[in-house]
Amino acid sequence: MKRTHTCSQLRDTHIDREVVLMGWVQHRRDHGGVIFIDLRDKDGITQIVFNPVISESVHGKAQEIRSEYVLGIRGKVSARPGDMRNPHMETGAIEILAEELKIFSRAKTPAFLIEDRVEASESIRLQYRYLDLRRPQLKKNILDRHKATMAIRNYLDSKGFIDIETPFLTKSTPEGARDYLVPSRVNQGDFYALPQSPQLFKQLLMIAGFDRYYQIVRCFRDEDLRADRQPEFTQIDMELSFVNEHEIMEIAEGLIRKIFKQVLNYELAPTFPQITYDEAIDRFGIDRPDLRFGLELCNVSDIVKDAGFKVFADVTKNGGLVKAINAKGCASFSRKQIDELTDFVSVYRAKGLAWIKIKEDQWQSPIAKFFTDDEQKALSKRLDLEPGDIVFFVADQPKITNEALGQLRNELGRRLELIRDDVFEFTWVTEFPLFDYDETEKRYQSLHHPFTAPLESDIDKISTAPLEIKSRAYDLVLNGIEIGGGSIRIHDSALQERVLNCLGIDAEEAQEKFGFLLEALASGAPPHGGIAFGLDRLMMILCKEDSIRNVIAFPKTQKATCLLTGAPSKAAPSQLQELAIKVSKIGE
RNA sequence: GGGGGUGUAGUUCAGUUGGUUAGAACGCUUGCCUGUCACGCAAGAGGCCGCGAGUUCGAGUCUCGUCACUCCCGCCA
Repeated sequence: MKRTHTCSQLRDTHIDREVVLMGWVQHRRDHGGVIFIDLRDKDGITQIVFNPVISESVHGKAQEIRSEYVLGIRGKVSARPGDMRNPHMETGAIEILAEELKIFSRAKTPAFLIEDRVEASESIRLQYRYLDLRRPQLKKNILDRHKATMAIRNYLDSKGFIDIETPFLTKSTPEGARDYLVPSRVNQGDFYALPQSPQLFKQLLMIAGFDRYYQIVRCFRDEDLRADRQPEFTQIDMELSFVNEHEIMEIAEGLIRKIFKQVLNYELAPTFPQITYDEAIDRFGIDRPDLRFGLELCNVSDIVKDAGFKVFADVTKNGGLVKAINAKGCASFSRKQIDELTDFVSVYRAKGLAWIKIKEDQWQSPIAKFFTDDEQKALSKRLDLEPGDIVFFVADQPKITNEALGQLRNELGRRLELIRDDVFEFTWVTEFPLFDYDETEKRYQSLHHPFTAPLESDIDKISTAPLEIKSRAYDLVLNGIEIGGGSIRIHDSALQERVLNCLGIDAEEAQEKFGFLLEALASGAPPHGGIAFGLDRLMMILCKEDSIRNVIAFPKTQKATCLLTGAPSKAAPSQLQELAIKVSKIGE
């Protein structure tokens, strides 16, 4: 018995053809005389008919068939009688009259029905992932992911990129995320780290002269999980020599456009907009703005700095920021809704959420009385206040004000149903700061990573005003989610040493941790830069999923365990002994 | 590390003020049925109410602890 077709191929043009189909039993409908089976494979479903008139013995054998049995069917394609056609099925015009039945495999009753409309709990789905993957939605996501990776490989190959593998067993580097460590048996007491990204290797490949590199590569970060974060995830990683940021962005846009075309048959705009980091923070409070809706933030610090409302005045005088969002037409928000929004911003450490409802003849608000007529007029003008509006204020340190209001903006967008999931709004965010300052550790930190080049005009600020340096980094944001980011790198070992020095890494430590990079940079390094996209996040948006787990075949739980295999698990004593590792519980 | 949500039949859920015999739907089993396609009809099986303490005459229900899954903050590009 050799398969001749898949379960999605047969049409009324195949009538009278003898075919062999193989697949899983989706449904069995036993009418006593005649038995129908929906046979399912990766591509579709075809109805099989067992009729004792065709074969008494095959019909008899078909009575023992149950859901998810794996069958091979030989039979003749037959037109369904006129009103028995099923317009909801691709193959609904025909059916197979079974002449031979082979039961390859019996199946236990599955833990949940293999259908999209039955939503089993996530832990059951993860435990029986191989069943879950049979369901149409998840199956489609995985197939779409394949379409995307094919598009990526074809596109990058056509642009002259070379796919080069880089090591998984590599060296731990400071900065960035916590590493996953792998013990070395041959070098007892030493550990490899799994890569957080192939960052240094791809730079070394540029120095080696492979001027266009790419890899669809797994990366590992031992940090806490989220709906859009897994401990191992996949990057579309690229690096190019002899290019500037504009050329990289152009190629990246072409790549994204190709993916959308191949997976969704969707034409994206020929170019994506760009805004600077400063503008993104100013207008949206966040460095990954969702451009699908308005509700922009508005700085009112200058208007309220002398207001009778002490909170606003004090914050402004102490270097803080007072910003507002005008939620047009939402003056009907109830006390309860406002309380919920206040709780919402408190998560982002905002101490409060001030509000003013604009009525026809007056402002309704606990704080309205603190503003003079001039201040009211100025606010009205700045915020375009009209009767029926409600305006929300956050006053705090700039970081908190921006983040709390930026998140409030997203929340209002969701609540007011301003966000469509069939719209794709991209934006590049450029000119990130090179460093920020870690208050607890009292030192500068790279915002991107330590190999990011500063804007040439800012280089001299390294010794005078590091926080004012802008970098040649760029993120690509889609619908408020960062889907990729990259930068032009430092290709000068002296400048690299200055940057490391600024991060508090002295020459000796730099030599120990990044000596090989500095040495390479001093050995003929071309100007180079690159970008990496989060394939999982990109697929999450393409597939309209809320969780990254739904675009990964075998994802991990929030505690980074695999419910299917039971990983991680205890190592055998003999394994630990070989590695010279002794396990003890903290506190013992 | 912190905050929120969930946990009852194979699955998804309901379960009132703490009250005696814990329900529904789907699935499953058996029987009937020759045109269904989420087939239909009839009968039936199926429960450590996550786990452990406690309060109480009595706990699915209240209290404390604990575990798992999940969302978020911190953390992480």
